[in-house]
Amino acid sequence: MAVADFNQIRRSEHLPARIAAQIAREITEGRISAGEKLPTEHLLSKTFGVSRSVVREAIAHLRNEGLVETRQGVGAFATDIERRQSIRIEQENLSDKASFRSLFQLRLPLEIEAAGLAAIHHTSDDLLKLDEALSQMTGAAKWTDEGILADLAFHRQIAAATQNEYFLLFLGFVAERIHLAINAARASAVLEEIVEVTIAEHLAIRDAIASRQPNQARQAMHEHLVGAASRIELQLEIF
Amino acid sequence: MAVADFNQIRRSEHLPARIAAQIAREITEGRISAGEKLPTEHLLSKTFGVSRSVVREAIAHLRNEGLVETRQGVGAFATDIERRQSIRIEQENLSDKASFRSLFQLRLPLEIEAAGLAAIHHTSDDLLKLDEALSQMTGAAKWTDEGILADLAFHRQIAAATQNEYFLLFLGFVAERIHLAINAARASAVLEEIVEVTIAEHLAIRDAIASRQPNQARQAMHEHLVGAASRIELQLEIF
DNA sequence: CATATAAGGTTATCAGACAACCCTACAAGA
DNA sequence: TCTTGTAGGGTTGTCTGATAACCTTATATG
Repeated sequence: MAVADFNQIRRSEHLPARIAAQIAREITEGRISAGEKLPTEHLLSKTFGVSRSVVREAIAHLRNEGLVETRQGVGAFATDIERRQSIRIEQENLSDKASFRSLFQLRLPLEIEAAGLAAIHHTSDDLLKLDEALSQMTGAAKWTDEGILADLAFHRQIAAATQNEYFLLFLGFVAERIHLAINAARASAVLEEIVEVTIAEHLAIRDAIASRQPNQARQAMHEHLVGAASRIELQLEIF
Repeated sequence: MAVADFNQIRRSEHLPARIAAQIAREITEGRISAGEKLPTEHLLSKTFGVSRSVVREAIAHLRNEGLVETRQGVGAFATDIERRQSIRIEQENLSDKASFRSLFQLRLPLEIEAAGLAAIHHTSDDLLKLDEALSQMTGAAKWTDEGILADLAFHRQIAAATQNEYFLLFLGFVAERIHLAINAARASAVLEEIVEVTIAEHLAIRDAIASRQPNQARQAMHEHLVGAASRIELQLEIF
């Protein structure tokens, strides 16, 4: 018998995570329904054959995820579906090109819609900050870190100008992700020309928003993103 | 001395959460920078004046949030910003009408884009499941729970048909949220007419997707969502 | 020079205890 | 009867101390 069973070997990292996953399955697959009480920590530790510490850590995990609630002296309860609090977007393999492209494709309609909404709802303060970011972009002669940060700030400010918290939250996350990836990819091809084009596109967006013309803002944002995608050789589906 | 100091009393719920918040602040405000090693659990427990269990639970919390990574036998390290894994959408006050409206406004461009992408990328299997959901909607004579679930499944399947994991993930969350809220609101006005209109709209979307006409699918989805919004008396900005 | 081996530090897990808290039931007094 | 006090048992929260698993570094060992 030459070859050992390698699968069996791994101590299967992080015991609490496995326990948590198991309990989570019990809940999401309905064997423990909403509002129902989980077994006590003592019992769980006995049935899983681990110590109470591990069970506690697992339950703490589930509590963070919003799947259970605990009340001292009472017990742990599966949360009602209506009260689940969070969504997670794991980001592990964005280096993977297909996944990156998927995220960019998701960003497209969001940014466009945000530009339109920003044109409607922006305040004078929003516009001020928008211009600030723009001037920092033009100020950074070359495409330094500062320029990229300003670019990011510009898009973030548009999201803020929608006065819609969800746009800000989600676009903030997506945009940062994408910018970081672009940043790495672009380091090789730092061309003055690209910078000028990018700035011009941003300016067009800014003007459309400032003059409160939503459709024009959407159009400008659309062109900008399509241009940005092509600049990093990304093939998107465009409508 | 008649009045006691009530503020002092509260044992200030969940010790680990407070510790976690404190450490998180150390990281996000840069006093512990990316990649740097945190103090050992033993040291932390001594400096905070709590037991190691509490510190461990706090660190576990941070690990779940993606702020730190731990390596057995080595220590805990603050994560590089680029590798933060998750975004959270807290959902507490969606009963609040403005907030609900904001979420619906975010959903609009996503669903429309998803319909377009689904028209391009859907597989025969996707179409099958789409039809299945549709038949369940028409089957449910009145607007029962079953009908609502089928409605939800229909939209979910469109998101899946984009072959874009992010659309599925995000639309799944948003749509479920919104459906639940609508469900509650609509209970009073269960009209046959509404059901028929809704089904007709869904059918239009389905046909456009099936015939692989993205723009038509987008148009149909657009009309459906506008209709749905008006049916629950929601004022959206439409372009 | 390459490989073992040992030592020390750190996290992971365990075990058992006590504290804080909740719920229920029952007793005592009005 | 109603309210209030009290006791008891059960559960989570926290503490303490110990052991196992693991990593890093230094020190032999051939």
